[in-house]
Amino acid sequence: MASQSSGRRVTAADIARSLGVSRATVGFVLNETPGQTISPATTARVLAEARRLGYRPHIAARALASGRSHLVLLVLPDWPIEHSLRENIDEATQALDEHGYTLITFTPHEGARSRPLWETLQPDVVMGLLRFPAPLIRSMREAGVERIIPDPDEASNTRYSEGGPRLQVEHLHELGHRRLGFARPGDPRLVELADAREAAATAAAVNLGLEAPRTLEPVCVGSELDPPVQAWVDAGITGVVAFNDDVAAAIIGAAARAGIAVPRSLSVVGHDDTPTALMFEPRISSVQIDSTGLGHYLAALAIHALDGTPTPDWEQTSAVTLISRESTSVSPSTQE
Amino acid sequence: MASQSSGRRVTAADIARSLGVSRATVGFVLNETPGQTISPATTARVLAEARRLGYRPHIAARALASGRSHLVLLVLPDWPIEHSLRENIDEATQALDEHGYTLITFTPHEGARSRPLWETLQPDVVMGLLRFPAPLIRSMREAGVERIIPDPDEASNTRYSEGGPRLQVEHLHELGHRRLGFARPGDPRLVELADAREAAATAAAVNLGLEAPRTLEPVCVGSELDPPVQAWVDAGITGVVAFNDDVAAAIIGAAARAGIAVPRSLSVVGHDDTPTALMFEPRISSVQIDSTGLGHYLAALAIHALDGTPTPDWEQTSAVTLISRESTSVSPSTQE
DNA sequence: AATTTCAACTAGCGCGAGCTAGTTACGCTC
DNA sequence: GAGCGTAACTAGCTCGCGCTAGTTGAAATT
Repeated sequence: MASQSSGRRVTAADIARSLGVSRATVGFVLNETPGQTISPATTARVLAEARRLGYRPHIAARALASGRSHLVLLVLPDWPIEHSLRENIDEATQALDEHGYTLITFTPHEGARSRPLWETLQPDVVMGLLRFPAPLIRSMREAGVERIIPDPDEASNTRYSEGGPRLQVEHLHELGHRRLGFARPGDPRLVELADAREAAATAAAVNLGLEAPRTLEPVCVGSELDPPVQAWVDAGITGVVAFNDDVAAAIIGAAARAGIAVPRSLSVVGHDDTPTALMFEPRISSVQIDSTGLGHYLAALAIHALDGTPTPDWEQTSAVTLISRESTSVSPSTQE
Repeated sequence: MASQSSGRRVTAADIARSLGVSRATVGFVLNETPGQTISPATTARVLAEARRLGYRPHIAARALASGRSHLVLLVLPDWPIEHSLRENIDEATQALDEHGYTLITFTPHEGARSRPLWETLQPDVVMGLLRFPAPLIRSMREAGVERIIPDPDEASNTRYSEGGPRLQVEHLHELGHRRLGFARPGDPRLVELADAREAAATAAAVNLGLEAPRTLEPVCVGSELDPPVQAWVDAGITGVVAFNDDVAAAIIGAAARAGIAVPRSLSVVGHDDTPTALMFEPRISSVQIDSTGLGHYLAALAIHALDGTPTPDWEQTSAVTLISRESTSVSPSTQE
């Protein structure tokens, strides 16, 4: 337990010296190196001495010698998913920690001119939630990153964004809504994800025999989107699939100003189940993502890439749920 | 530009060999080692060859040789400040990058049982926004972290949380409000920060000759806080200093349900100027934090600790601003 | 001309851990 | 009691880089 408060750091050599054994022996014990037979007695002595001296392996030295940094870099898009994402990053962190890897998150912002973290950190794996654009992949490869998830050379299997929109559409459909709108966020950073979600929503609608949802031009938070919402209602749209809870809130606000009652005249479903959804008047129906599952899935993906463990299946490990609140109700046309 | 796509990595020795100079020379050029005189011609050749071969220094080796990891670990509390914080982390990241350091953020969650990142990462500095509790400091020290910010051995100078609440109180005071309430968040993770903000608000109120704001018992998002708000109004409170925009939104929602007009009968000021503030009906007056300034401040603190540069002054480098919107207006008592 | 100075380089150690290629010494067989 | 196998260990190289302690040769000084 004790550790020299201000002296040099304790190395494996210190343990060896203090015990009168060789450095190699210490290394074998501490790493449980396979193929090496160390007597239980020696093993115990080494471990005890390591603890006594407060030994901590020097990660830089380990990385240099072993050639692996034991770092996993999770590249986060700057989505405001925050709330659910945070939790599953935790899960993933822990799962990876148990395998001796450290998960570090990183959000490459457009504005920032600093070097991407994979260049400085030289992680063993770089993971992302969506496929990486080609220039980024090139940058990673040049920086010596050999494992990239999702694998740029394989057909995409990232379907994180499909389940939610489908649930949103199905929810509105069950309530009798037949003409839907899709409300996009104004934030340019979200374009990619919005595209994915809109495509999923459209697919789900068409699948149910509905016409494809009309798209509301990007919503600028705080801007005047009252007229467009009015136009939607005039066009017979009764249900709105919102990109996320914030967009849903914006639509509801606009509706309120335009004198459109929510949910009586217009139902709105959010996505991500953020705290906003609960705090709004009316409370927003939303899609909750199983963060724990996603976290484990992420970790499993990384470990797979590192150890060759079989790739886990996303559908099995995670799920999305629709939480019905007061912002959605039976379609007015059904009410007659 | 070219880099061997699958071979071994390019080392400084490769450059030296390819150029017929010594490894030391290459090192001196690449590090611009002070006290070494390398001819411009050689310097140029080395740099050109480094670029041509696609040389990237091996950070683990560098860390091992130099004894410094060149990592700065920013420990984030799990506040939902997100919005403003994210931006200034960016600023800090960049500022540190320019000094050759990499900023990594980390949120030690209560539930997570994985090792704290300073043990695995062995950063040169660990920074936090508030003072660290003693056990954490011990853990850092044991892990070999020598620089901790804020310095545990010095009197606290972390006043990140003072300016905002003061502005909130002053704003309400200027509008004629004389009896204020302070609305706290329900989230237990925020207790510490809420304490700090409430203390600052109280101090500001007393300083203006007001009585100390009454505290609203922790607000559970989505819970029924209508009665307490009603009680406040009955007690003559006309202005509410909310811990943050979310709490402000909750208060406004409760007021709406209780039939209390905002801002006519009750003014509410938020904090942090999150997107929520803009999206709410009415739009919430809030305190905006100069994130760029805070970011630079954080970076400056770290660089100070590393290089001995003079400690920057927080007041000078950053600022808070009150943004007045529709959730606050002149006190009803003044209107008579 | 002898000495000093200094720009411009180089040889090579050390950082701490991983790990290969040994070296003992002991037990067991024939 | 020689031969063999193997448990239990060790010497020492390696990883890539930082950097000290030189070496060299030419210009400047006395």
